[in-house]
Amino acid sequence: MSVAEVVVDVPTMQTNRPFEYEIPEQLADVVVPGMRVEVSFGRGKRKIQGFVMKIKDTSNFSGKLKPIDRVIDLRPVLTPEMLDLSYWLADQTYSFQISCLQTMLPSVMRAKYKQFVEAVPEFVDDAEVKSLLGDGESLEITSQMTDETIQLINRLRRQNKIEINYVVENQARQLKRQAVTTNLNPIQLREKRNSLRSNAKAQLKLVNYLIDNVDHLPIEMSELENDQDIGRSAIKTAEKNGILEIIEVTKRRKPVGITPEKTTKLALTDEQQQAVDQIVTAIDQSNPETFLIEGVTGSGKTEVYLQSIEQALNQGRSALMLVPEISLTPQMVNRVTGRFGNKVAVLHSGLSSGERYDEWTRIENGSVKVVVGARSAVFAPLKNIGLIIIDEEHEASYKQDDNPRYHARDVALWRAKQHKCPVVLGSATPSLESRARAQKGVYHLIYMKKRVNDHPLPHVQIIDMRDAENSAAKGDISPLLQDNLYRAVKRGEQAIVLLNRRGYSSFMMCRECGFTLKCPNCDVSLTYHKDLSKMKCHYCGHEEPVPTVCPNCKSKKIGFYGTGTQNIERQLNELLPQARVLRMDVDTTRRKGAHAKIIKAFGDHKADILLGTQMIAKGLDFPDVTLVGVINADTTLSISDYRASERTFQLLTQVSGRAGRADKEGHVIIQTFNPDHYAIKDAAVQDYETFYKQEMYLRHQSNYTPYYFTTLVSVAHKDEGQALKQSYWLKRQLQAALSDHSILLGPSPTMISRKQNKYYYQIIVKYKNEPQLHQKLLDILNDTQADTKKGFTIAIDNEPQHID
DNA sequence: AGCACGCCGACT
DNA sequence: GTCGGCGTGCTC
Repeated sequence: MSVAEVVVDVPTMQTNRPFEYEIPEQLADVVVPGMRVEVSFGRGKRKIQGFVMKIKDTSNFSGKLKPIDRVIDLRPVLTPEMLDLSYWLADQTYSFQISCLQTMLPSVMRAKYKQFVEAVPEFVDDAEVKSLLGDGESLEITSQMTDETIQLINRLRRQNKIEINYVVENQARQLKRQAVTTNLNPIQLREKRNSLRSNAKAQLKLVNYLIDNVDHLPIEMSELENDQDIGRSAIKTAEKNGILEIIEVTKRRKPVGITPEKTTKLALTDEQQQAVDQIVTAIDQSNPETFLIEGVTGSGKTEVYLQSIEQALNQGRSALMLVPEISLTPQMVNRVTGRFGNKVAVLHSGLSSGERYDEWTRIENGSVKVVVGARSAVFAPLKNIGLIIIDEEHEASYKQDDNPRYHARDVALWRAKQHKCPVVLGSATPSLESRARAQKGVYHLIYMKKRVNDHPLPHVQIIDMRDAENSAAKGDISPLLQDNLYRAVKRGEQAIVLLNRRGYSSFMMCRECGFTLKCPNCDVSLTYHKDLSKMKCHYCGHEEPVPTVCPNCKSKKIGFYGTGTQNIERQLNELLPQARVLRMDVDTTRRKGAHAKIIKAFGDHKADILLGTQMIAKGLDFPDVTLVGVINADTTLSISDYRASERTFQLLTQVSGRAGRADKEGHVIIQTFNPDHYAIKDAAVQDYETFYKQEMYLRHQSNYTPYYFTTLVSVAHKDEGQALKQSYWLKRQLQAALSDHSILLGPSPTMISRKQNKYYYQIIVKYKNEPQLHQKLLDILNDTQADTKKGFTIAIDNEPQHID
């Protein structure tokens, strides 16, 4: 007898382990680890999806095993490597194994469950059953059903008059299209053409087209119909006459916005060559070493990546390159696809779930050797990886902020060990963690200090916004920035204006009584959305109309406060009416492809000023940009996160790198209320090392990363008292398990203490060496699993990226 | 999660 | 009595 260990799709603590199922005779040779299967689970007839983890000959289960009902895949969708990885990932992130397995796959491979009500044969004519089902044989249970209907279903079921059937749906489908092809060779086609009747014009056109495109068969029907204006009936006739055949083809859903032009290798500088040499040596020696490239903006890191990838490919191996989502611009993608052509798969958020599935299939079946993508691309099913690259290594988006809370860097390092390949981390502003590891020799540090072609660094000016002349100006744009913008536009050059994301929201405040309009569910201000003319909550989506009088004191002096991109856009339009301003923010880039469109328009010089938030700071390269203005450099400094300085430094260094890339000298103007802050001063001169030393000193003083590990434990409950009580219990539990070298902070309410009507409290654990902490946290999760039904949510975030 | 079982109070 | 509500424990 064959037995399969199956992890079932029930994300709870109690079911977070394999269940054994019997492999029926007829599936004996079919079921393999890594496959998805359908099994019944529980007392009822419930059917769910599960992943086969192991196959064995005997069972340790005392009861009777249920059989596997059906296989969902014909071939395994997860390799043994991925199955292994799921154990490690679940353990590291304190998540359910099923959640880990599912995040490794495209979302369409997640099962959809449906329930149908059907009458038990003896009760088909029962009045109530009839009233429920109407004329139909079965009725789908949906979430929109009224409470009365649900109650009726429950009662009828108790009376055994109806039963509920479960259906597991696999959403993953390849796109099928009808296409025509022919068995005839061109000579035979010409013969056919000659024997056509003279009035058969459509046939003639069709046969001619086939002759001309004989190398491009099969041709999709839709192409013939839409582009060539050859009707369906003509095609059918041709089929009848044995000229062609109609077949079904699987089509690759076309990813948008990719127009690769062939690009070639660039000549390397000495620094670049040395970097490539070191990486290539590691590839050749199958050495799972980690490199950290600390390279100033414009030092040509991408070229180093590309030439290293090429070497991996030459060795017959594949390569994985991770970039932050916002850097996945057409510019960057074209550079890679231009070099490696159709061997590349690009996974970005603009893909529809179907397109994503198609790309996944291409990787899985080995037709792709290079994968470029954001965080989740780290799970790309590549075989024989020769190199993994993580560009902009410091980016917080590499950490997923809901379960499983994994860091792509950690997953990459794990996979590199399996594949015996090097990992390259690259950044102009490495995270302190990585830079410190390089210091200790855990990573191999490579400096790239020179800009390609010796482009000079931009001239950076810091503007003190506390100065009278600046605060006297009515708006948010200082006279100096205004003047420079004016001159740049006049010279026919371009400028980028950056607005720091935090604090950009336009919220409503009454100037009479100080009242601010807040979300009734969450503790945050509502922000104004011009497009909808409504006030909206960024956390729960609650919206309400814009008030005209203050709800508190009835004064009419309620108005907008704060600086939004729309607001700055208005100010720019007033100050520089002749300049064309393009705005890029969450509102203007919501539509698919809108992001790329704006970048292209700016690149084509269809606008003079590009105004936006964080998203314009990264990886864009516009040769005509000579001026970068930062409206509010310090709003990230004021937030209560120990990474605030690091984030500010990174952002300012990145934007400053945008100016003066071509032969024109760049100019950067940074407006700030903290002109003496080291993060701002060091960023102005692009001096990472000085910043690193200063920041390390402060982290040391305050016992933070990288001197300490941090783990964040949070509790949420509808009732604030309950949440607080539970968090104190948690703290006592932790205290008992920790040595006195560790530091416990909290419980404290999160910055936004109420989200979606739940109160949040958090405890921060800072530690250097606590071998039992990991197990303790797992135990806590186990002990509190019963409480989740009482409305408690406990989340554990190992090495959190933000503490809010 | 979804289901059964068991216990409890409140009604045709 | 028995219907329906809710807490508890189990699912190969």
